[in-house]
Amino acid sequence: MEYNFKEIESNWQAYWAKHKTFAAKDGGDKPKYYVLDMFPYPSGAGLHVGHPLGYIASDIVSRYKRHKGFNVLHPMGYDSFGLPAEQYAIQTGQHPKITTEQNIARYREQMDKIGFSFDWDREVRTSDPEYYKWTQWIFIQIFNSWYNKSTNKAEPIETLIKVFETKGFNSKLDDTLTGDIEKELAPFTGEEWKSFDEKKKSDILMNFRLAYLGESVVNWCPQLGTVLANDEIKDGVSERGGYPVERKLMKQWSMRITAYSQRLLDGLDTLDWTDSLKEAQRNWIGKSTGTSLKFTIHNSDKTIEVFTTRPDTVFGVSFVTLAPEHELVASLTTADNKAAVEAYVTQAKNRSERERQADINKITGVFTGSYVDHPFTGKQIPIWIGDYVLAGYGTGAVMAVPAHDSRDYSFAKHFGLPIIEVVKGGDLEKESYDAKEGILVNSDFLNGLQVKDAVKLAIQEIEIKKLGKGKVNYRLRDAVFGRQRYWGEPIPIYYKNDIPYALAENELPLVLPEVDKYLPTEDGEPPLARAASSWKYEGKYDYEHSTMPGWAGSSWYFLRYMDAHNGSVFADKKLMDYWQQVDLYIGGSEHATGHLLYVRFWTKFLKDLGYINADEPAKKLINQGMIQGRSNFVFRLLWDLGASPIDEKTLPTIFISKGVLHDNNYIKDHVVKILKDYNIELPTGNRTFDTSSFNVDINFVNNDILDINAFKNWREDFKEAKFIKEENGDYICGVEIEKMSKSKFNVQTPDDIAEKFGSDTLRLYEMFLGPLEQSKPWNTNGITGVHSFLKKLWRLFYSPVEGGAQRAGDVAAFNVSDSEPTKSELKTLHKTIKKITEDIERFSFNTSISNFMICVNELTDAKCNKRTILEPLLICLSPYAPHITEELWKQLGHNESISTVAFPDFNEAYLVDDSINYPVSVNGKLKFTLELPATLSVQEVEAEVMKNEQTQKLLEGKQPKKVIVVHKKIVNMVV
RNA sequence: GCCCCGGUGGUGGAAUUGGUAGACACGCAGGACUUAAAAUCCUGUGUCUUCGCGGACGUACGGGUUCAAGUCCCGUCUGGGGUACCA
Repeated sequence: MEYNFKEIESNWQAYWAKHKTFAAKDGGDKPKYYVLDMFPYPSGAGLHVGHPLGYIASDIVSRYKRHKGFNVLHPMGYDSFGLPAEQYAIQTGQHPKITTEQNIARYREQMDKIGFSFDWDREVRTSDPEYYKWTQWIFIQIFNSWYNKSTNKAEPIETLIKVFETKGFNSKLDDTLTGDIEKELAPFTGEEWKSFDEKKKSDILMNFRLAYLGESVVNWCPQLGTVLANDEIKDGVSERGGYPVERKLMKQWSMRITAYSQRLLDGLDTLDWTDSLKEAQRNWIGKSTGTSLKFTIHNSDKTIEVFTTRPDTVFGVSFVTLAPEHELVASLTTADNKAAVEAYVTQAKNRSERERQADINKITGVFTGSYVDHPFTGKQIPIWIGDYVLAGYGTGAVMAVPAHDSRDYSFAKHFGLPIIEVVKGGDLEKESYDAKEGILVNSDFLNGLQVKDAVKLAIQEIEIKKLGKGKVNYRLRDAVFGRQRYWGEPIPIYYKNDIPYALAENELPLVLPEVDKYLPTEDGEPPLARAASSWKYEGKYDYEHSTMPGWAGSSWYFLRYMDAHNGSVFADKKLMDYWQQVDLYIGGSEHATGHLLYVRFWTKFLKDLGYINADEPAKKLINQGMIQGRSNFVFRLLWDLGASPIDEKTLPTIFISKGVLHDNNYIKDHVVKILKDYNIELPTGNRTFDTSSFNVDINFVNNDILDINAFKNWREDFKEAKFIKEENGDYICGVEIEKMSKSKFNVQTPDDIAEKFGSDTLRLYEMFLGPLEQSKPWNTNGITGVHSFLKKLWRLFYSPVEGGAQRAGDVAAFNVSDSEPTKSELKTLHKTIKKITEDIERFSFNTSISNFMICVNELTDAKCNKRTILEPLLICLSPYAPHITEELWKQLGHNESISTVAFPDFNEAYLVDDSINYPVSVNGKLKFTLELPATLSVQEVEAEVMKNEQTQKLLEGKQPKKVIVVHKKIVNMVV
C-alpha cells in the first residue's frame, strides 16, 4: 500500500477534532506547561508560509511535552481588531466584522490542514465583545490606579485621594507621590482639596492616573486619520501603509508605562529571552544615569535646568542649547535677536518627523542674545536654540560640551563657538572625544582625576552647592492609547460636565456602535462620532469617541486562554494560579519594543493589584526568523521623447527582459521594430533606455521566467503590452529577497505544498529549512528530501517478507516482525532517542530531522521491520509528523492516539561500543587510529597507546612530554 | 554613528564544554531496474595534486593564545537586524 497522505491526514484531523484529543485540563497531578504562539492578525492574504514556522515549532514542543507527561496548554486565537479590515471597509462599505470573520474562517481552515494540536475550545478573538469587555475592564482598573513610588507599585486611586484629603500635596516636598517631578502641579492642603469642585479634583487626579487624558505631542498620521505610537512608525512613516507622520499637540488617552520603566528593565534579568531582544528592550527604555544641573541666567534669578550624564565635563561647557519648544525661549530672547529666533522656532515646529530625519546632518540653530553664569567659574556662557535638542527628553535643554560630545562639537564648529578640552585623549582638531576614560584637565577641583571618579565628585559638589542632584532619565515615553479609528475597542469612558467617568463593571461591554461610514466626520472627529446622536451614556452623555490601539487586546490575551469563556471575571483566579505564566512563547522579533513591552507592563500592573501572581507574562521566548519571499520584477520602458510631438498615450507599453537591460543597441532595434507596427518612427539620435521596475505576481513566474500570457491577463492595461525578450525568447524577471507581503505579490501559501506533498512533509520541511531563529528565504528545492524520508519510513512497515521490501515494485501488505532486535538495531534506536530528546530540549528542530533520517536510513539498510524498534521511533517522530505516525501506530494495533503515549527513554548501555577508535596524534597532528576495548579507563588507554608498536616507531625511543586523552575521544602526545 | 547577531562546499545547513570540519539534505555526475518515462535503489561529489595509494591546503581576511581553534582573544573587511540627534 502506498503512503496516501491525503486520506491519512484528513482522517486524523477529523479524529482529533471529534475526540478533543488536545483539550487542556485545568488541574490534575501532572505538571503544567503553557506553550503560546503570538496570535495572528487575520489578514486578507491568508496564512503565508512564514506563519506556520513558529506554530509548527510550538506544536512540536507541545506534543513532545504531552508525551513527557505534562499537562499542556496550547491555545490559539486571533488579534482581530486592526487597520486593514477598516481600510477595506472604507473602500467597500463592508463591515470590518464581516471581513474579519471571513479571514478568520480562511485562517482556521489553513491551520486545521497543517494538523496543529491547538485546544480550539479556548479560542479568543480580541474583537469579540465577550473578550473586549475585559479589555475595557482592565482599562478601567488602570484608569482607577496611580503609581505609588514609595511602595513601588500601582495602587487604587482611592488611596491617593485619602492622602490628598489628609495631607494635601506639594511636589517640592514629596516627590514620592508623583513619581513624575516634571509635573508642575500647584501645592494644596488637605482642607483645600476637600473644598475643590469635582472638575478640579478630576483634573488633579488626571496627573496621577495610569491611564490618563493628557495634552501631549503625538505622532499624527493625516492619511490614516489617527495618532500612532512610536513603535508604529518606521523611518518617519507609518508602519502600516507607509504614510507620512507629523508631530501635533493633542489631547489624548495615554498609558503611564514610564512609571514601570525601572521594573520593566529589572524584569529582563529574570527572563530566558534572547540577548538581542532584551537588549532591544533595554535600548528602548533607554535608562541613563546622570545629574540635573541649574544654570542661572545672567542678571536674572531665573534658571535653566539641564540633564547631563557627564557632570565631569562641566568645565568644558561653552554654551547652553535649548530646544525650540523650551518654555524660556521667548523670555530669553533679546530684542536684536527676536526676529531670527521667532523665524527659527516657527520653522522647527512645522517640520515633520520625516523632514527632521532627512536633515539629520544639517546643523541649524540661533543665538538668543542671553547668557547664563557658569555655576563653578561664574563665566558668562551664551544661550543658543537648536533643534538637535529634543523638547521631550530630559529638561529640553543641554549644557553643551563640544570637546566631548559629537553633536555639541558639530554645532560649535558650525557656529564658531569655543571648544574646551577637559578630558585628555582625543584630537580635538578632527573630532570630539566622547569616550568615558582619560584624565581631567582644565577643570579646577577635578583636575588629574579619572572620568569615573570625576563624575562622582562632580555630582557630590553639585549636590552640596544645591545646583542640582543625581538623577535617572528614561527614553521610554508614555504610550498613546487613543486611536481615531472605528475598528477597535471603544474606550469605556463617558463625559459629564466635561469630566471623564469610567463605566461601571456591570455596564460592560461598551459595544462598538454601528456607523454609516467608517471615515472620520467632516469636522475631523473619529468615526464613532457618527453614531453619537443615538450612542450616549444614559441617553445624554457623550462617550469617548476614540478607540483603543491594536496592542490593547494583545496585552493580556495569554491570561484569557486560561479561562476563555468566563462571563463574570477576566479569568478565574484559581485557574490563573494554576497556569501562572507562559512557559514558552514563540513569535516574531518585530514585536520586541511594542507588544512585548506592553504585555509585560499590563502583567506587572495586574500583579500589583493582586489579580495575578506572575510578574512576567512569559518565562522563555523564542523569536522565529522571518521567512522571506522571493520577489520578481518586470522592467517597464520609460518613454523619453523630449520635444517630440508624439503623444505618449499612443505608444505601446514595453517590458524589457533583465538580461538585455543594459544592451542599448539590442533594445533600440526591438523598439524600432515594435513601433513600426504602430507606424511611429522613433526620434533619431543616441539615447539610453530607462526603465522602472515593479513587482509582478510570482504566480506568473517560474524560475524567473515570466509566463507572458498570464501576465497580460493580469491587468487590463497590460493586454496589449510588448516584450523585448532574451535571445532565446524568454522574458527574464528581476529578483530580490524581501519580506513577504501582499503588495509585493510574493506571498507563498502553505496550501500548495500541503496539496502536493502533505502536511507532514510541510511540517518537516519548514523545520528542516534551518535554525528556527534564523531568517531565510523560502525555496522548495529540498522538499523532496523530507518527503522521501516519510516514504522510506512508510516502507519500513510495508514489506512482503522478513527483511523488508526496499523497492516500490514489491510493496505489499503491512508487515511488522515480532522478533528480537539486534544490538546494532538497538543502538540505532537509542542513539536516535537520545539525540531527538536533546534536540527538542534545545529547540534545534532542523538537526533532529536529520537524526530521524539517519535512523531510517540505518534501519532500511539493516532491513529492520521489528516492532520493538519501530514503535519507540514512531513516538519520537509523532510531534514532528503527527498524521503518518498516528496512522502507523493504529496499524500496529493500538487503539489510543499516539499522542497519549509516554515518550521513550534512551538507555546509555546500548550506546557503548565494545571498542573505540582512538585517533592518536603527535603535537596535534593525526598519525593513526588505534582500536581499544571500550571499558578501559583513561590511564589504561594511555598505557595501551604507549605500549603500541606504531607509537614507539613514531617516538623513536623518546618519551613524550605529556599524553592527553580527551573525553575518551582522542589521544594526543606532546613531544 | 551606536547596540546586537552572523560570515563554514555549487546550495540549505551539521559540528555539546576548544578535541578526527563539512553530518543530513538538495543539486550535479555515473550506474542498476524499465521498450520508455516516472518511482526506487547503488556509487561518487571541499580545493589542489596523483593513474592509484597517498600528500598538501582548507570554516571572510591578518595576527595571537593552546599539545589542539569554525569555536577563545586582538585588529580588519563584510552581511543582516534594532535604534537614531536621548545630552
